[in-house]
Amino acid sequence: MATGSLITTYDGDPDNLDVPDVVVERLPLYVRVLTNLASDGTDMVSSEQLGDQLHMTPAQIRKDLSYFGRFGKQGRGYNVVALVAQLKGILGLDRSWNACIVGMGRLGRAIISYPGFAPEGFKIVAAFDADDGLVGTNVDGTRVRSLSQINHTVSEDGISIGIVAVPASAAQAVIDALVDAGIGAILNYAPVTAHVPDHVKIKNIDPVMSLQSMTYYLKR
Amino acid sequence: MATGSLITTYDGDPDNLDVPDVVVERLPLYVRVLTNLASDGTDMVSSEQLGDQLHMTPAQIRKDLSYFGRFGKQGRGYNVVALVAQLKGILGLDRSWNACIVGMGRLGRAIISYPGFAPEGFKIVAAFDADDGLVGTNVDGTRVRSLSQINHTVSEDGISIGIVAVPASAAQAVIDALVDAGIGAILNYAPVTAHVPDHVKIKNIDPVMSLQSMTYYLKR
DNA sequence: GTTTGTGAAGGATTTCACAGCA
DNA sequence: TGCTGTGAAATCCTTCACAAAC
Repeated sequence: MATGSLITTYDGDPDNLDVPDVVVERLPLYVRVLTNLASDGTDMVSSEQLGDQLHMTPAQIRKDLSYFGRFGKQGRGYNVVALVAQLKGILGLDRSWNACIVGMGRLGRAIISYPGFAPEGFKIVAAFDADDGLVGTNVDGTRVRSLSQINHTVSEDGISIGIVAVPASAAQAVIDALVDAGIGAILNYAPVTAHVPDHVKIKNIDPVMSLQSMTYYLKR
Repeated sequence: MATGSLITTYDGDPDNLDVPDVVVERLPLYVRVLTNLASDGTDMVSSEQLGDQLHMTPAQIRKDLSYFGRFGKQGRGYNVVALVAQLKGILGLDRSWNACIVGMGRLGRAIISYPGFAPEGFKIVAAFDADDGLVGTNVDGTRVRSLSQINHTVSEDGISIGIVAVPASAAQAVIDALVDAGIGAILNYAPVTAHVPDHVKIKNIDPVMSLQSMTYYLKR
């Protein structure tokens, strides 16, 4: 925790540590299962028990956690409540994040109405669309703004995450606008491989591609 | 192609080949970009051009393709139309697939109404919900059935893919029912790590987890 | 000249296996 | 005894580099 100490626990700055991306991507999984265990009243958990639930080897779980500190007790395992708090801190989930969404078509409306983001600390505080007929209308309590307002709104409202739900043909331009506005992370629902600078994180959600790789194994 | 020949091209049976999963997961990406190139009228493409568009090294693309055959011509690259046809065949995308969806809440309705599946050959031919108030109603032209009908409907309608859009608490039971019914692939939108037998493929879509790993890099 | 296909090298990730501690 | 944390080993994946083909 304390900056300047010998490295034993994580100091909060990703740049100081070189943690593989694959490890970071598994942390939310640990947060989820630990949160469930905590609400069940489970006090301590071993890496083996976690592995059973997550279909992972205990060794991988221990190794992953060891990138950030020593959270367990030999012979006993991990304290569920303490570990979930640590992991949330590491991931930056001990605060809330403002997001905006671009594209208020069918998909965008479904996303903005999805009740699963807010309880996890992600607030969609602004919505944009290119269609002047939509601008000014309200969707689920959020006023739809013109794309030209992205720059102003992102800095004004402290928005660090952009959600892209526009057609493929518009996606790169929208993503460029979000990057220009200073966004740091993008959740992209458009079926494109977008170009972003190194300092911007992007994740793609494409159910069609997920299905398309599973059919490989379905064939007979 | 021809069974019994020396191995030069892919014979259609995944079991005969040991292709890393990561490679299979990239094939739909190639299909997508090649399809775009084809509709632009592009005739030939090199691994370097593909790499530029996909942010991958040309070597990785060539290596990936080499698991399945020799599709390129030295000095010229790949024929766009021919390669996309080959890859679609390998992935089983040269036919259409029947899917069902379980859970007709907000999310399930959005998914069943999503117009992106059908053009890619995925037809949602049945919908299920546990709520008796919903059973018998129509959602986007599909009649909602009771969960007890899963077994019968899956075999009757030749359904090989199940889409799960139920609350976390119901997900494992629904997935068990789909597996029992003989489904081979599951697209799971519920925030759980589900247990499935080895012969069933499952992919999870969880936008919250995607956001939760990106915040790691956002902090300052 | 250009670009593929591919063994070999290099790098990244996972698993092993055990010392050390409760 | 039970379980963590971690170097070392093993495995998996990517990149290199070049002969062969056009």
